[in-house]
This record gives sequence, C-alpha cells and structure tokens, in this order.
Amino acid sequence: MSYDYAAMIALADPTRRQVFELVAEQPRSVAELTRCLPVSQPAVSQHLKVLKDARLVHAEPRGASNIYHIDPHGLGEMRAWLDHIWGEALDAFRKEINDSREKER
Amino acid sequence: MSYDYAAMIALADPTRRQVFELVAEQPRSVAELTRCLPVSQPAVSQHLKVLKDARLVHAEPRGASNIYHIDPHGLGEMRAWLDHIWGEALDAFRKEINDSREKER
DNA sequence: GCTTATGATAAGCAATGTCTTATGATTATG
DNA sequence: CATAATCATAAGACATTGCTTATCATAAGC
Repeated sequence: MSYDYAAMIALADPTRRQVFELVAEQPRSVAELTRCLPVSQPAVSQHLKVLKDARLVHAEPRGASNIYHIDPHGLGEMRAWLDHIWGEALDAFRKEINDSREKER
Repeated sequence: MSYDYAAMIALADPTRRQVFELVAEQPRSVAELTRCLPVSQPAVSQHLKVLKDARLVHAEPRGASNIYHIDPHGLGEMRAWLDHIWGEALDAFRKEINDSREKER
C-alpha cells in the first residue's frame, strides 16, 4: 500500500477545497473560478497546479482559456488508502475491546 | 453532509501520520511514542492533541503515564465524507464523458 | 519526603504555505 | 494590427505550522 498523500494534502486547504468543488460541479475556466472565489487569479492558478499534481483535476486548453475538469485518479488513490487504514484501524479497535474483556476476567 | 476536515488536516502531516500509525498498531504511552520517533516529547504531545481533537485517538490516564488508543470516529467521518465526494466526482466524470460524446455527433 | 519519570503547556524560532502585485506569453476581437 | 482577455510564473509580504528548550504539575519508587 503506497500512497503519496498528495490528494489529502491538497484537500487540507479550505480554498483549494472550494476550487476542487467548483470544478467537480462542472468544468470551468480559471477566469470563471476566480469570479466565484474571494482570491486573486494567480492564487487560483497556484491552487489548480497543486490539484493537478495530485491528479484531482486536469486542464483542457481551449483558445486563450484553460478549462479545468475533474480527474478521478487522485480521489481514487486517496479512497483506496483510506479504506486500507480504516480496515487496520477497525481490526486494532476490535482487538482492544477483546483485550480489555479478557482483563476483566 | 457536514464535515469539519479535522481528521484530514491532522493526517496531512507526515509526523502526525507516524504517530497515528504507531497508536493504531497498539496502544502506547507518550514516552513510548517519543522513543519511536525522531522528535522531542513536547512535539509528540502537540501532535497527539491534534489527533485527539480530530477524534483519531483518545487518551487513557494510567498512573503517571497517558496511554493513547485509536479512536475510529475520526477516520469514520473522513471516510463518509470521502465516499460522498467520490460519488459526486464519479457522477460528474460520467456526465462529462456523455457531454463530449454528444458534441461529436 | 526526596528523587525520578511522565507528560502537558508556554515561548521563541525557522520553515513552509498562501496570498498579493507585477509581468510576460498566448489567443481572441474590433 | 492594435487592443483586450486569459492565464502561468516570479518575487516578496505575511500568517501558519512544526519544532525546540524551558518549566510546571502529577505520580511512582526508594
């Protein structure tokens, strides 16, 4: 189970989450995204770069615009990792319950 | 679907992930955790505070020690949120594929 | 009781991250 | 062809974060 945590780190920032949610809702250009957000256009571009590197979005050049689309890969990897950890955590939790039961006897 | 992202933010830090993994493996005291990690005891305590607030671990005082255990709540909430977003993302992705098919006609 | 071990908190510092303005490159528009 | 629009990148300001050392409170062991 190897995972580079890029998607999780990317989504840990609130502004970046907003950018991602907007793109997930529908494909949008940088200009459109900037109009929806309380930060400057360069800030939006910087966030998009992080999201793109984490494979949460991908860009489609369209004339002078750059349309950003959702990319399922980043979320998929994150989900696989989380499922794995979740399984381990539940096992550990059950084991603890058992151990504490045994002690009571 | 409301989620405060505390678990995700907590696990976005590499040291904090290590602390969490160690606790998930088996319950451990702060001193034990510090011996396993390349940072000072106060650093470990600070990370544990963040993990505890995110309901990823919980503390069990035992004499002068403080044994930290895994707490499934934080991961569970994060998992529920991620499943939700994952569903939305897949819907959006499928919709895009459809839209681009229609344009080709 | 005195010493030792444990762990939480405070204060300060260095590194990192997020934002801004400035700028240049590319494309559409009149 | 000149102007306007779009967007990425660079440079710098500012805030946040993760770490350290110092310290205090509590509990265990002699």
